[in-house]
Amino acid sequence: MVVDQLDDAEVDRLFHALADATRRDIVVQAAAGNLSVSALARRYPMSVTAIQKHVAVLESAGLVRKERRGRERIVTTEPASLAAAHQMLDRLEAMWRGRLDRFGGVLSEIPKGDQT
Amino acid sequence: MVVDQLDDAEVDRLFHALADATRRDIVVQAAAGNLSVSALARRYPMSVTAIQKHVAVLESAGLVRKERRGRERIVTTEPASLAAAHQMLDRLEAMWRGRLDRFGGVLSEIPKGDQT
DNA sequence: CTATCGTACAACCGAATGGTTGTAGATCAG
DNA sequence: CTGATCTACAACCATTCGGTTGTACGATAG
Repeated sequence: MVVDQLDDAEVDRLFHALADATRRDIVVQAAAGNLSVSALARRYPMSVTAIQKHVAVLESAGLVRKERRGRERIVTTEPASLAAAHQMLDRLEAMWRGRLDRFGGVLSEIPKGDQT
Repeated sequence: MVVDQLDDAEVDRLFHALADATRRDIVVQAAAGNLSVSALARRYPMSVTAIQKHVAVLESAGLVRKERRGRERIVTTEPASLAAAHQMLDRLEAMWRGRLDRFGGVLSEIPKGDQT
């Protein structure tokens, strides 16, 4: 596993980047990787600069990649990054599950398909 | 599935809550559900009030539950909430994967175990 | 009853967020 | 060359964040 040693700051950036509806949507829109920054901007009710900033946040979180094509910058979603997010959740889950195990007893409360 | 219709604001709150190392740690510490707010606060280099606020954020994201026990408030991690986070990531992933499908061609770039 | 502990809440503060406008440099079209 | 387009970046602004201190109140201990 290459994506393994995620430090706190990295995880912070990752979840922070995902904590915004516009950014989550950009991740989806940029999946096919053929949209420029301004092309993206046209899809949202805000300025190009605002989108530039969102893309920058996504980029520094590793969720997206920007490559130049002529005068435009094509934004492409980074496939591995969502996997990394999953991995983080798994890790979190494993940790509190470990806590539970060590304390025992309360295990009956997480029948694996629980809901509230 | 009970946890299904997560609206944007809810997802925002969820990921935002997870985008802080202290809060993520609280989620783990509170797994066994026998720690009060002040007991939690003793584990971090910050004031009780700061922890209260973190717990409030986690609570409004549904990641944690607070129940009164005498004069203390016991903080307990909500098992279903992490599952909800997973579900959100799955949904995101499904969406951009759908985009890819519709565009076709680039599929070879995500061999399912990819890493930058 | 009194003192202490755990919590709640308001007020404040500096830093970061999420948006804007304005300016300027590259690249492309005619 | 000229003009339009795309991007970058600085500056600004209001709001939110993450922390603090201070005050108040209910619950517990002596």
